[in-house]
Amino acid sequence: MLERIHLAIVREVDRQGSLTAAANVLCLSQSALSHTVKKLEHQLGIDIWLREGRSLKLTQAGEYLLGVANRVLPQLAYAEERMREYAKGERGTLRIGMECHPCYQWLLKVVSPYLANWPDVDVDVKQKFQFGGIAALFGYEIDLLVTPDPLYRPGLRFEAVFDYEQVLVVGRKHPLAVTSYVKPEQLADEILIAYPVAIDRLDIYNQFLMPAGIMPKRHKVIETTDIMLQMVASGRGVAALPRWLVEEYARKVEITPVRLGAKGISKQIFLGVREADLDIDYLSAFIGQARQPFSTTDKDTEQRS
Amino acid sequence: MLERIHLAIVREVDRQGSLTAAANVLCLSQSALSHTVKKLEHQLGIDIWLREGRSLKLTQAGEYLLGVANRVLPQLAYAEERMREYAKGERGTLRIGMECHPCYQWLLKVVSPYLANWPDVDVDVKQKFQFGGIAALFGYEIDLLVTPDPLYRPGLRFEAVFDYEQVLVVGRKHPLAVTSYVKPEQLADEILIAYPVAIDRLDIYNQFLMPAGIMPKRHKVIETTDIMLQMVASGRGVAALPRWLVEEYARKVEITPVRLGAKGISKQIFLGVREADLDIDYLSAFIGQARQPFSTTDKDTEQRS
DNA sequence: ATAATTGATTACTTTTTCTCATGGATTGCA
DNA sequence: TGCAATCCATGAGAAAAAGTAATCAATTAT
Repeated sequence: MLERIHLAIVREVDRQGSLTAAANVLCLSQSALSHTVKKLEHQLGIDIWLREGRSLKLTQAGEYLLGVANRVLPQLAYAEERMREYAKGERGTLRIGMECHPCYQWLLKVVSPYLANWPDVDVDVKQKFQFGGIAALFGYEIDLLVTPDPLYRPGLRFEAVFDYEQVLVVGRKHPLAVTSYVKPEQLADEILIAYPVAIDRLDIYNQFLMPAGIMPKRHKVIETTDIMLQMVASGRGVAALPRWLVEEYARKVEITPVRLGAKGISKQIFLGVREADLDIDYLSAFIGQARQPFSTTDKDTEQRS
Repeated sequence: MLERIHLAIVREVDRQGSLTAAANVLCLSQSALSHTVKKLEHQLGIDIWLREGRSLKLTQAGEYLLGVANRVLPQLAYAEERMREYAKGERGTLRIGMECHPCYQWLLKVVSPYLANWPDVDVDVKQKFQFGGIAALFGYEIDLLVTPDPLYRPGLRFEAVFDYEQVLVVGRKHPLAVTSYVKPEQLADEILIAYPVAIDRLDIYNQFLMPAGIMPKRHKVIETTDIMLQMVASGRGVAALPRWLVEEYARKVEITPVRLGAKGISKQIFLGVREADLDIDYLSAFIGQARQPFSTTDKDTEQRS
């Protein structure tokens, strides 16, 4: 039988590079590991490592086991963590995953009052998912998914918690800054600055430019909002961001929001959770808190649509 | 520590409804389960079941553990299944290394029927090796080497799987197109197009031009076969390729093969494997499949020598 | 009532796991 | 090149863990 210790050994030998070093980390003798490994290989009927000289190298089967270890061991570790919390009557860790950049800005505003109300709850924010946020939610990598794209699946529950308008940001001296709204054609000669994500996931493309068959003169990728907006302010290009975010930055940077199309692009942020988790009080409390327009000390922010 | 058996117990007690019944399914005595459960609850510091009369009811922590069990146990079971497949040689990744361009063309023909026969085997093709293909084979970077240059070493086994003739390719209107074979001197005024590899590894040089002390007017390097042959077709140069490959392309492109020298240059493709791997059946199956002239839907291809 | 079933407990046995000591092999360094 | 250090494998025995049998007390079904 494949036991936890076997996975731990595979992972640790890989991390440490040798059986001896792994043994120390695992608080076992080198001999114990050697015996255990031998026995496991015998039971499975296949080698996990190739013995090359005095070092070990994973076989294909070993590589696979390493993958299993890296997936399963964290689940067990988290389960134990959770059990400890149950035992102490404590609250747990709320692991929040995010799939969009504006989500992050929004989250920052929701998290701080939440942390004040739930001092015993830790919040972890993750942003990278190998197989997407939904998979991470199903795989118990995260407990809460913040996303603009809800995907209704059995076992999951999504709820819209925030409406906002996606607008074009231009420098204050930009010709478009004075127009009441912008048409797709008007972007044909612009440099469009965006976050590094697939183009078909950017609203300004799939809801605005693409339907009109227009492409900007150039597409430029920038990681951070601050730099992005400084580029916009200096007239190096335009970008698309949530209106509330733009208005907040507009105090510090020379930028102006402009509506995208006559009707504007309206967006929502959704929270996704596993149905089974809905009775975890600190989790449902987060959703409840997120549902209300966030209380803020920023007057500007209240102008959002 | 939370072990596999603990999760199995939680799941089985839930399924069977009682400790005693679960014990039977798990091939353990009721006493053993009772002990194990007691110990686990003590270690975790929290009850997993509420004892109500003579029956058990999951606590909140227990419910959570049950969820973990239902998620994690199947992963382990699947991993074991996979390991069994690895052990039986039914599954694996066949990492194929290649050292020549014609090898690649040939490989394409062998791989597709193989993949159909071995749906659980992945094929990886690598073409760059820091210390050469043989070293990659020894170093377990690859499992199979496709090469025109066998190198017999202890621990390795090479086998010729394919004979072909290396010919000159010229455009159909080229003066040489009508000759029955070409002499080295006749290439002295030609532009010779070749893949980007060291000149001394090109057969047309080391078996044909160099022995005669002749060099072409110019040596031109091109990456891809398609472009290379279009250049040849348009009269911009000549190239050296396997006859079967030329004949296949001759349907689409205006090119003709011409024998190199009166006797022609005959070549072989070899497969190299580690002797220790010969009993891996999906690997030996590949060699077996490669050994036979590839079955093809291309009639042209059967004309190869 | 009473017979049957369930989980808990104790004492004991068996199995598994771990360590120690040691050896052979490889590698790095003087 | 030769020596020291390091690595993994192995056998024997100690320590720990997990298992069983027998029995008890409590609950449930008839």
